[in-house]
Amino acid sequence: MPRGVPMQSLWWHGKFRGYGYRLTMPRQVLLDVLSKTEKHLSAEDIYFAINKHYPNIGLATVYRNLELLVQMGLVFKFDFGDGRARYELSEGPKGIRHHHHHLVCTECGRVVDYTDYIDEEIELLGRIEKGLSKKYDFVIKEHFIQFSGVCSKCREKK
Amino acid sequence: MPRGVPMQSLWWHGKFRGYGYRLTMPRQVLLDVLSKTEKHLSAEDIYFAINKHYPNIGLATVYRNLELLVQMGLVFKFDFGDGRARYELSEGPKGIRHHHHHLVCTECGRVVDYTDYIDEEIELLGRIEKGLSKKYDFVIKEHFIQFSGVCSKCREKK
DNA sequence: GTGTCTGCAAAGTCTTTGCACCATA
DNA sequence: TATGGTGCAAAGACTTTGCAGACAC
Repeated sequence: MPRGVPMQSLWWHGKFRGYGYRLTMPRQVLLDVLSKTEKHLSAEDIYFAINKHYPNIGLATVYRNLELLVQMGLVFKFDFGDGRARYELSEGPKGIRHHHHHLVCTECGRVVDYTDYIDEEIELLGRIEKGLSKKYDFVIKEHFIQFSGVCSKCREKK
Repeated sequence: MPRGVPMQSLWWHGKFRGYGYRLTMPRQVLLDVLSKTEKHLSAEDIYFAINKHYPNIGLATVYRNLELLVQMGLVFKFDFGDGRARYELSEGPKGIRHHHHHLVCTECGRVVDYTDYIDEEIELLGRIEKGLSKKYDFVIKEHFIQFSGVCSKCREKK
């Protein structure tokens, strides 16, 4: 990330400018961390990842910018039921992310990203969205679908 | 709730005994509060409702028992994105609850319980559940589906 | 009677906020 | 150079925990 101007930065830069925000170093680093993982990181996870190379970037800055990115629609925020929020990049320069939903183990917290029924889900969700939008006069911005249960490893333990 | 032994109590009592738990006064009162509302109460809401008539029942007891009820499957716990958990009765003596999902306004926090597409949703969710369950070797216990956006009143304000 | 449950208070966690200084555009 | 952004520390909000006493079965 540090040296030169990475390709992606230009794209991000444009996004930020469009919102009237600035693309600062902490923001670049944060996006870089999110871009390079498939995991569902908490604010603290991200802070630690950043802290290795940029020890002066604080946790508060991470929280502030995650909030900003969520509002900009660049990042999704999830609740997997363990009391801390998890974050995931929603889109990138080249649509690098695949749309997926989550299956969470309530015992160990393991999260499976599945794409198995995505098309059917999206089709139904889209239809529902239209219907609800009209009936309840909402501008719907997001949907959320998730399954939870107990994974095989956790069942074995019992 | 207080006088005599309400009908429902017998049902709850059986449920608790089945799990090896006791049906104590705080638990009866808590269930009573949840039974008599259509709202999505936070732990504190419930505590205040209880506190009016039973000022000696503490907030910690409310939290402990909500957790217990969630584990027993009698209560659902939701996250509407405002930093506090909301609770809703999942089943009652006579199936008094209708299955529904939520549409949340991210500005004012208003929650609409909708049942409009429930049958389709349940059908698809059921199918997905079977598929995921098999593929990822999970015992799936719950699904979660929710929409969020901005309601008409909040849009007017802008 | 006995093992579970409660009340109170204290502690824990995650997240947000205040403010002086800094840096992007 | 003029805002918006950052760093640090402190505060805030919600939830959990410890422990002695109380209570359901």
